[in-house]
Amino acid sequence: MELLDASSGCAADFGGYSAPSSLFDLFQTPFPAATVQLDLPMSSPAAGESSEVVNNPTTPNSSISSSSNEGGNSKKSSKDGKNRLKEEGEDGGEEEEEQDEEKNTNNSSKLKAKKTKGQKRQREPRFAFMTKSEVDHLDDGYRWRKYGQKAVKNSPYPRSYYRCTSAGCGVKKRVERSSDDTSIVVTTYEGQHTHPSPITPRSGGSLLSGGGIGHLFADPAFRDHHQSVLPLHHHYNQQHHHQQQQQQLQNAYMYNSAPSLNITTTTTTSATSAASFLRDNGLLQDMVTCQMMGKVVEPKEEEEEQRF
DNA sequence: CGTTTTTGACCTGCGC
DNA sequence: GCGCAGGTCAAAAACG
Repeated sequence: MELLDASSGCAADFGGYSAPSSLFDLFQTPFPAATVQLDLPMSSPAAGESSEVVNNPTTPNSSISSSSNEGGNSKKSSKDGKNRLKEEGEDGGEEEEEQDEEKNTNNSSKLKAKKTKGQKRQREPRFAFMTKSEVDHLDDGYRWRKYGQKAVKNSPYPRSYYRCTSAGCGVKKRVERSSDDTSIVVTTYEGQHTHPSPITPRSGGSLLSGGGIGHLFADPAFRDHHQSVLPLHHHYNQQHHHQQQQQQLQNAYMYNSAPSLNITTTTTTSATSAASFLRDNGLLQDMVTCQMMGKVVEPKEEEEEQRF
């Protein structure tokens, strides 16, 4: 129950924070102590109501099934006794070194956990939001590298961990599907990008590249919908809806994520277009409705009152 | 061949 | 202290 702490992937509270114009900005803007609210550019009609955030819809519980990690095998052999000494000495080692000394007392030195030991690991501000989508990993314009996946306690769905691939940028992202409503994907960002542009170097011309959700949020039309946020457990009979719009969904994915599709369509790079597209196809409110859940603030002090 | 994903092991924090 | 859950590492595999 710990409120909606980080662990549940969302916590939050939007309330008085003037949010940046897009998610991208969000990540680069230090979060104010308490609340967050959407206040997008261009007149912010949203300012007021956006605060009503459905906090923690992702109530974890119910069905279980740890093992979402299917196939695993045939690997370990070579790494058994592994003492992964990673000499990492090179660049970043400083602070770690000191601490390593301590822990290395027993040489195990899996420096991995490094940098923690002595002090409590300082967590970066986190920000979580939910997206109704069948695709787990939303393309937000940045390039991410998956570095882990874990089965989530009370959910049949695994949680994936991503790290921004830009050098020096330590932003992390966690993606998991709500066990309550499997159509909802909870994405949690941690840290701020150190690089200015979210433009994807590689997928250059792709629709996805410049048109992440950040842009969607910047789009007035999108915001319109966003403001009248749909309750998470909302109206539509989704199944029916899905069937009806199978095709459209596919299209939506193009915008939404699914890098693998690599739709290199260069035509629609503007958020507006993307949003329009979705809108026109009646997908915006169902498929791509994002609900800002707020940011997860660091433990201790803030944590609790943060929520409303 | 460089980059990304997969995945089991390991580490840390926390509750009991 | 122990066990659990979350988070991270890194070798190997997969991919482009």
